[in-house]
Amino acid sequence: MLSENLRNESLEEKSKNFLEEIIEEDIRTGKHAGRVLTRFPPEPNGYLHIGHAKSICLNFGLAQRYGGKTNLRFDDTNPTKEDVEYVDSIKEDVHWLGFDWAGEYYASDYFEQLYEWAIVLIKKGLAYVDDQTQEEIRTTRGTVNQAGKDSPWRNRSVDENVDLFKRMRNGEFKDGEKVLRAKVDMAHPNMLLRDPILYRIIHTEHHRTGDKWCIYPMYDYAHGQSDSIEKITHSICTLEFDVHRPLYDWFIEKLEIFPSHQYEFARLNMTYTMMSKRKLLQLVQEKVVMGWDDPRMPTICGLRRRGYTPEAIRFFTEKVGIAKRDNVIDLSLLEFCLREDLNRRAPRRMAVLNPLKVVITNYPDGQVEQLEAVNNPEDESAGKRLVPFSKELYIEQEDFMENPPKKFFRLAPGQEVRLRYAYFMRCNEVIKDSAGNITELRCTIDPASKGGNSPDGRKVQGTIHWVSAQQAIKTEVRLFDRLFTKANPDDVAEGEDWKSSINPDSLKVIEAYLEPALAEAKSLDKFQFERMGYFSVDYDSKPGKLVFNRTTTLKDTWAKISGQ
RNA sequence: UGUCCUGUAGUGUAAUUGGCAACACGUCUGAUUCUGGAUCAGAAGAGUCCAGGUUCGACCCCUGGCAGGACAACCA
Repeated sequence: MLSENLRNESLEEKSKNFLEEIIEEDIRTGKHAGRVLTRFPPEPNGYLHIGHAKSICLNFGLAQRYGGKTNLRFDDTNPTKEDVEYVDSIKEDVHWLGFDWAGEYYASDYFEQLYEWAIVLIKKGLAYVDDQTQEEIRTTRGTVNQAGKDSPWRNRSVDENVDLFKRMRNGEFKDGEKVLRAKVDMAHPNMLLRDPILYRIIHTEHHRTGDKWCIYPMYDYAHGQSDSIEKITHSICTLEFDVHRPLYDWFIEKLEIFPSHQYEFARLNMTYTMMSKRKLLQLVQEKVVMGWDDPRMPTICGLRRRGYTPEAIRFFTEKVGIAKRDNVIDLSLLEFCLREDLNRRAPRRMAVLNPLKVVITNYPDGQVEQLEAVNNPEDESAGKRLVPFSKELYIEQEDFMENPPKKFFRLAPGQEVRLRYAYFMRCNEVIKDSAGNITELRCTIDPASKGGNSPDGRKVQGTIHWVSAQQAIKTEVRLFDRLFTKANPDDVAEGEDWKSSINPDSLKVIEAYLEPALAEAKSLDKFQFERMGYFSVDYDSKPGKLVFNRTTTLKDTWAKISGQ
């Protein structure tokens, strides 16, 4: 269940972003009869990441808010890069985020229509077959400050162009031998309008159309027309497509088809995070990470495995807002959103990550008590559980200091702390090995303080968590740190690769001791290990051999005070 | 030596369309607490990229600069 706070936040009367303003204006003026239809158009050539989540929540969210619908459309116009593996993962991730699409479409569904429209353009004298090589086309395009040159094939007759284009489709030419280009203006200040390529020849099997086609439309020629075919009212994309809009409009105008309109917003960037699909692919291929769903990856599946919830991610995309200026969001905002959600819903458990043995000298050998512990102080309905207590415990190494500084509220020689939900405990003796390392603590408890409160009303400064050594279950715990050492991973010294900012210590695997209630945890179950953070069960878990991922730590005021 | 987009606390996003800048994260206090968590109360922090102009009044409109970003794949 979504926590109250998150729910209120999303329903709260909030100021509108520029897209909401536009849509409300369109509805007000009766454009498209008030209809709102958006689309999320991924290319199935990689896994979705948190940046896509922003776009997904935007597109689906806008439609929901204004009584519209959203299509899922795969932009599958390049068979050399795309694969069904990716379409499956994309569908799974969009669903997991909590959205259902109205129609599931593929640009490849429209290949025949697109082809016919190309013929229309040719017949209007607005497209031609070019025999130049890739190299020639590139050099004659000019530069941003310099006009391009017309192709020698630019003025072929309509009949010749139609014939050649049909033969391109029929497979009479090799890859790269010919292309179909729009005839716009080789001197246009916008490079994209310098006779853009519409079709290229690729003799490669397509994951959906098989070997039916050997010519494939380019993005600019396919995308807007696909929007138009679906009668998309608001085609929302990221800023870098802004320069494409004149071309988007050009096709719609020349073809005289449904006038979809494109709007651009600024993509999401985050500190210590790499958002480039290409580079993420590299991390996977070079085995820097375990895969696309490595919990350190910013992919949706990575975040899911890490222990993030769809609610937290949606809340985050609300908080980052929508605008047109470049932005870099603090990773701390994502973590805030996560904690906000998990704090309300994650059951509490006790787990010791870094064990220090404690022997309670005034506790009977072999005795085991079951003590009652609250499952979630934020949610009474979560109930209570029993935790075993005995003579030998483990506590966190960091919770004991032989020579504590002034503000250290935890255990120290002669000091008393509360063992959460158990007893007040005093440390009497520190046992060390020959090298001087602390190996064991001898302590006594106050039997009258059972349950955690002393009848004489005396206070203790600190409460620490613990686990009974005998009943504890030993599990693997994976501690993650940010994947990159630099806030901007691309900001590296001259001649250095972005990979030089990869954090070599982003994964630390340890063995931890958990209270027995955790034995039944299942994949993706989420818990707060008291005072240590939020943890989620990894897919690698096997019966009797659990693996936990640390999703994130708790806010740690002590670390700040002590200067860690 | 081009075209387009964008400049508001450290980071994001607002400002009822011209009425002396708000919210969130972060930071810092204090209260409270059987999690140094959560919660509660409070504080510091920008005068809106710069310079002119219009106006009683400009973050908002105009002019000119400056800065950042995008565009020269048969990628999307």
